[in-house]
Amino acid sequence: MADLTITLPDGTSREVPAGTTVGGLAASIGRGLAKAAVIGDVNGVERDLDWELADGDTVAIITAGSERGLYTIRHSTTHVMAQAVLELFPGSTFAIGPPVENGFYYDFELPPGPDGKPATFVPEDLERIEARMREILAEAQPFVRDELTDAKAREVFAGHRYKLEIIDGEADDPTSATASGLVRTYENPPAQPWATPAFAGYPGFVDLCRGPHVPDTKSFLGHFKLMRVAGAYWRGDEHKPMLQRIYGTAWATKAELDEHLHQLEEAAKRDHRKLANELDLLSFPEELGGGLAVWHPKGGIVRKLMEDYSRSRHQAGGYEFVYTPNIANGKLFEASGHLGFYADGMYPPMQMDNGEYYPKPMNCPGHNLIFNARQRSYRELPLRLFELGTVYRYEKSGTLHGLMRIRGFTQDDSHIYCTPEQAHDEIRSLLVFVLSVLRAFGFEDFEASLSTRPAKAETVGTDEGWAEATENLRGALEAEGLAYEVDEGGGAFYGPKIDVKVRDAIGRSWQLSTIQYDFNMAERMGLEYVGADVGRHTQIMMHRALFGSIERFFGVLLEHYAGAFPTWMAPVQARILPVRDDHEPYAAEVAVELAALGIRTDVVEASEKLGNRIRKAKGEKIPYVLVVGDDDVADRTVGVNPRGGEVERGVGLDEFTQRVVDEVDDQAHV
RNA sequence: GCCCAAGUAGCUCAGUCGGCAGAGCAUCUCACUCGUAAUGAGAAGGUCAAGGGUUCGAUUCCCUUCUUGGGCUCCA
Repeated sequence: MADLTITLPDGTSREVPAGTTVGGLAASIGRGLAKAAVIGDVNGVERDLDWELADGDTVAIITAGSERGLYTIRHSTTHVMAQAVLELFPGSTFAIGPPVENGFYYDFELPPGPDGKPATFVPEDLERIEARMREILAEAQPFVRDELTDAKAREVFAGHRYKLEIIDGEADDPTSATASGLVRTYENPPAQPWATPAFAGYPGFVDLCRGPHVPDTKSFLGHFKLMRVAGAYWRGDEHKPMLQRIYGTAWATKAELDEHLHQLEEAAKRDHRKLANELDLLSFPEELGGGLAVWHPKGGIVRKLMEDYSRSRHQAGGYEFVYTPNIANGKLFEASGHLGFYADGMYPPMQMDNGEYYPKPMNCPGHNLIFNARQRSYRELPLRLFELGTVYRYEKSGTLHGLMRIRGFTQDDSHIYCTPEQAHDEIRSLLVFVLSVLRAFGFEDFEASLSTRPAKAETVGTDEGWAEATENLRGALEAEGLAYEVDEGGGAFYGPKIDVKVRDAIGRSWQLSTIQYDFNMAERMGLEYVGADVGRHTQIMMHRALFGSIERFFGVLLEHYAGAFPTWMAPVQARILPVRDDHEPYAAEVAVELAALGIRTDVVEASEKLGNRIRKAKGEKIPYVLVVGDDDVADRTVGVNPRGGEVERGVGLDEFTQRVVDEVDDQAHV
């Protein structure tokens, strides 16, 4: 038989005998590669290792260590999970089960329980399922690929309504193939036929699936853990049935699995809700109602510092400070359009003499009233109105999440009104401003998204307006050299936008700042200015928030710093500990001196052992612990125990205060 | 809003197969006066989330509500 000529990723060719598979090719290249090979990329399509190559194919071997290899491992693991569930829960069925970041899931529907509704998993079921999965792995069941006609597939999956929908092409499953009258399946033949067969003509598990998969359940699988059970709507549609989703995590090696589980623990340790409680920053009292927080003194001082910094930057940046009330007549929100679009997300109205009053869900209508308070001239533009504006939104109860999703919050909100000619420069300087402020809070790693026009019929504004706005936003991103992705059609109906995301200390990404065009509001609320030509013109209006919400930004900072705020933001910057109680007068003197320089200080008297007082101060993540004893009283010094540093004895008091003052100046004015 | 789970002292958590509620830390008092990550003793602290039901008796079992957590949907 003629040899095949195969092209490898490095451009070289290789001659292999006819009938060579992807796996065989890997073996011919090297034993190490053969061992690590999970699947192959053949002419741009992922294939199983037993896929037979054809002359002229271009082939890349995909190994367990690669992203695509890992996704294959996760994808195969979720098949094993589905097999375990369908076997352990006779009468259950399943929907889709793709690999996802860090793992996989599969959606199931269990047979009806006593109440006639589909039963649900209990957490203990996960242990049973996982145990059965390990047995399946030990059986080394092959993944057997097959192509069935639609008609045959309908017979096999007759008892599985969601699979039938997929066969009918009514649903899109990225992991299923429904091309041209044939569907691909993968079977895992079990060691023992199932007591209750779930698929006509099969002793065990088979699934609709495009593949590819690992060769068998013993290869590459095993470094997984089932994480949780959750509800999820079929096809993500809240009007469709709710299925039971099981999430798992899976990795190529045990070390990677352990590392992932360790990272989850680390993230849990810096959970802002936990830290806010431990550090006495704020709380969510039940009496207050869901999604509402009260700020304690220590959280309050941090928030005030954030606000002060924001205000000073905005003042320097040419913003004008305005204030608008927290409730407004519903007519205003009818004019702005919010009642029409977002009434469900607004708190219900209060009946008053002359109408219904709503807590404001947005600051823009109020700012527009200020713009409209008198006739505006082009000479006033750009006009930048800024407010730390508290808004109330009736978030659905299930969506509340600490400070990250809350019902009452304060936006660092600004609305910028400018002429079309000014927009280009305005956006560029705005983006520079945004990044500069975020850097001051310790973020270095940014990425952005540019959201463009949704389906035209659903939007307002002109083609030219959208095109020019989008180009202005894109130009600013490129001028700043900021990495961005384009979210095609992801804009709001009223305009395109830039969102800025930051990466935190443990690599998580948070969407914070936003810059949005608004083609809607100017028209709805009749905003216009008088130009140099004495004509009336519609100006560009932009919304922009930097922190987004102060509450959420605070939560992100808290997790970013794991509660150890930099010195300039720390609620207590220096704690003074007298060694004995006869050192307390000197400790008080030091405290007065520090306070005079604006250093936030407290003293803990010597009623406990020094070691314990230090331990507590460290637990509170205070930047500087100052110990003062006999030597210090005599020499007017302090013993400095800095957070994360070495203890220094006999530091001159003036030297220490200067150090802290300099540090704060540096950090707060990046 | 939907699915699942949870709610016991200020915090972290035991516990009661239905019979007077427990620890550690924190708080307060007393003693100790101590140089860099836990000194000792004592006291006080609870409508066991709230309401209803079953029961001789409910923190425990059942129902409803509230709050929280994990997801789904949503996020101007």
